[in-house]
Amino acid sequence: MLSTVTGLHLPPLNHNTDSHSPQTLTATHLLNSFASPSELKQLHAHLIKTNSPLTSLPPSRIAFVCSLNPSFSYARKLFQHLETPETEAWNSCLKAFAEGNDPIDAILLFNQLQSFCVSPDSFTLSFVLKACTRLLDVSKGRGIHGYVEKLGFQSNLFLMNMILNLYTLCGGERDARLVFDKMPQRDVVTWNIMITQLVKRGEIKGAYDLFSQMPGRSVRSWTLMISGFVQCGKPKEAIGLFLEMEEAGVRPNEVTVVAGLAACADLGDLDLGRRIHEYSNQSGFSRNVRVSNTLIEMYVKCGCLEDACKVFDGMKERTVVSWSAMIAGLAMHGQAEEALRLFSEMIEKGMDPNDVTFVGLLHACSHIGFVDQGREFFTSMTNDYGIVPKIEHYGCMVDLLSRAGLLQEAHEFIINMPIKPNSVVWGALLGGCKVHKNIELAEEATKHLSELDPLNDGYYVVLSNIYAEAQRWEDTARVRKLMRDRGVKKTPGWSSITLDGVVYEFVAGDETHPQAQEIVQMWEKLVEKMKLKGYVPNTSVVLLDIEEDQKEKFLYRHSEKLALIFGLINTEPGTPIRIMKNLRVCEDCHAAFKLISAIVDREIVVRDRNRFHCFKDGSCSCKDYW
DNA sequence: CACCGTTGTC
Repeated sequence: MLSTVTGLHLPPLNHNTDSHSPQTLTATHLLNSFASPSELKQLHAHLIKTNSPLTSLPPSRIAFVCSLNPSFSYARKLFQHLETPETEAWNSCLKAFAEGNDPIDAILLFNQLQSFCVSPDSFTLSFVLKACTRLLDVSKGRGIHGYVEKLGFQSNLFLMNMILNLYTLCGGERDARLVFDKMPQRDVVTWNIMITQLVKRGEIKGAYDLFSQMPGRSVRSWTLMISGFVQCGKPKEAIGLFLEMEEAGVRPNEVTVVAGLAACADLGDLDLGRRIHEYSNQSGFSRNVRVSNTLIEMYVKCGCLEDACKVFDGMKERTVVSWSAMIAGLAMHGQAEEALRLFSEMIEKGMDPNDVTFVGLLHACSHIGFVDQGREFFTSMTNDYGIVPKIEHYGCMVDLLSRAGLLQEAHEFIINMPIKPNSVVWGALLGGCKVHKNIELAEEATKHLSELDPLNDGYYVVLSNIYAEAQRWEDTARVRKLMRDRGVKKTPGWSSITLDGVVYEFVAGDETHPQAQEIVQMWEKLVEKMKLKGYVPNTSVVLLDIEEDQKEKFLYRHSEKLALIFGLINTEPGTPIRIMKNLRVCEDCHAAFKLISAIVDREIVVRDRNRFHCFKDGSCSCKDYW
């Protein structure tokens, strides 16, 4: 191939040859084939004779042919016949290369220009810098940087911003800082580049400091900061900023909307999510695939599976992300069959699944106990789709096996993993040990967890609860002491419910609430009816070594129960209730909610830290497998 | 003729 000789690759020719005059056709044919020096001479003559049809040809094509010619100066002669100045003609070639599939060509062409003393202007340099950035070639970039300064362009904001951006992407932090500090002027783009860098490094505080002190903010600045907060797990701050941006009269664009919706999804803020949806419809953003994908995610995580389906069904164009999001959403809501059906439909439509699609599918299987089906997906994903399982897939498999009670198999699966198991993997085994009461394997899992994730309180809590359930109080105490010694604190459980846009949070045993009295009275009335329907308080979940009647009192003050009763008191009969909990829902509350849903004839949707439980007519969407 | 921002899992 020619390209191997010259290092230049042929960019696609977007020219409709059919619609051209015979003369131009000749030229195009010539350009399409290998052009020897003599052919180029013919072309040259042709161009002169017909008076510049060259302008109608893509300059990158010309540059390509010219670069094949050992006498490069010939290209210059060609360009001298164009009406546009020579540098400008080269710039359009460089631009085409820099934005094409092989940005390296822009650099190679630029090198040739230099040796032939074609004088570069600021645009020339911008295209070369663009190529360096796309190639992440910081050493070439440094050379261009020097050149930019030599030519006296150091106060050209476009160029300096591009150099700064290149350094933030692949240079040292120091290089970027040096350029930033030395810049004679800065504009909003300069600041945005610096903020982007800090966000990527996870230095959200530093990013926000810059955001606060920058002179003028564009929509992009706001968007950057909002998505920065989302990325580092601070959806409250993201939403706060989103509202502040609206106050400031800045109109969100598609990207802002995506970031805002992601925050709503994480926080379960359905009200704002719906408002952003409405705004997206009005602004025509809903046609954007990414916006729709994030809308699906938002509705799924806010417990509105039907709304998510509506968005999905209404999409004109879907990507693998759309399908994966919907499959994962169905999985999260315990609709495994529907998730598998959607997968088949996806395959029928010729859409290729990716690794994330399979995480969703395995998730669906583990949440309903489709062990064999899950195993099949796990092998099929590699055999049929060539996807190498990642740690997430192993995590799902261990979860699938452990939940189903196949603890030995799960353990062997971990031991035989080709990659190092992480804390999620061992944590899944530990979770299964809790459900199926296997102390020995729980201890084995804990051994690994205290090395892999020693500061995560969840694992200590599960182990100590396993001991407590087995009445091994000394071991329980030992684990609690270990936690104290290591300075690990148990995350307090809370549940929240949103009414008229106000979030009400409850913690277990909360009696300071203004409606505490009413809540207790309502609960007592309910519990009587529940007991008639066979409710027996499951005091075994109260893992304290105390008297039975005391245990009942603790049980009745669980945060999710308080939130539910508060919701029942303060909403119209028949309206669905949505509750969020930061930890997993407790077993007794689960049993209670099923009965309550029938007694008060309400749909109760609970978002747990893992999944959704939708209680209706006395049963739960999880079919009690969780 | 140019620079900066976005989605899906555990």
